[in-house]
Amino acid sequence: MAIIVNLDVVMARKKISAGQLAELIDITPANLSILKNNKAKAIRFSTLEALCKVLECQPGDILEYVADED
Amino acid sequence: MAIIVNLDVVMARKKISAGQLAELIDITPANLSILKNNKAKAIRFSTLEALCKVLECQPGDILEYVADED
DNA sequence: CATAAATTTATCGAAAAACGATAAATTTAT
DNA sequence: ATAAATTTATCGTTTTTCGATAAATTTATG
Repeated sequence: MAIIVNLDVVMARKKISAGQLAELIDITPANLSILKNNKAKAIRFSTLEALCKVLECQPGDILEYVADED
Repeated sequence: MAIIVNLDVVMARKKISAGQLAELIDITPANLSILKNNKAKAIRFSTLEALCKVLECQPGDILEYVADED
């Protein structure tokens, strides 16, 4: 694991629930959950854009690179 | 347009060419060019990870959200 | 503690897009 | 001018998102 999705942090900052966020960025709660819990293997820029717009943040607030042993 | 790929900036900082970077992250120069020039519509975390590793940077250094009218 | 609400997990199928391979065109160096 | 590097373009394959849906699980709430 190396690219981490930190949506929880940004959501907490904005005080928004997963259900609300899913509705605002127009994806199903199921799919947002996958993204939010690091089960996704890629992300469309359209989705990242919607997240940044709604959460008023930058990609760097959501995505983090964590170096690991190898 | 809203999510911008700022690879040029990071590459300049690291003084690395597109050809070299493509080889290091193991994708074709053609595909790196697409990504680098904002022609891609998504990115795999495996690719973003490789970029961050080689360029010693964070996703936020590469991806930027630019708000526009709408 | 019971029940409702919210979230997560799991399938399935369809649509989208990455990516390799390749070649041609273009741009940039020398 | 010539070579090298980069970009653009196609095509086919593979990967992955994403919707739709339902079940399972977790988290509130009375």
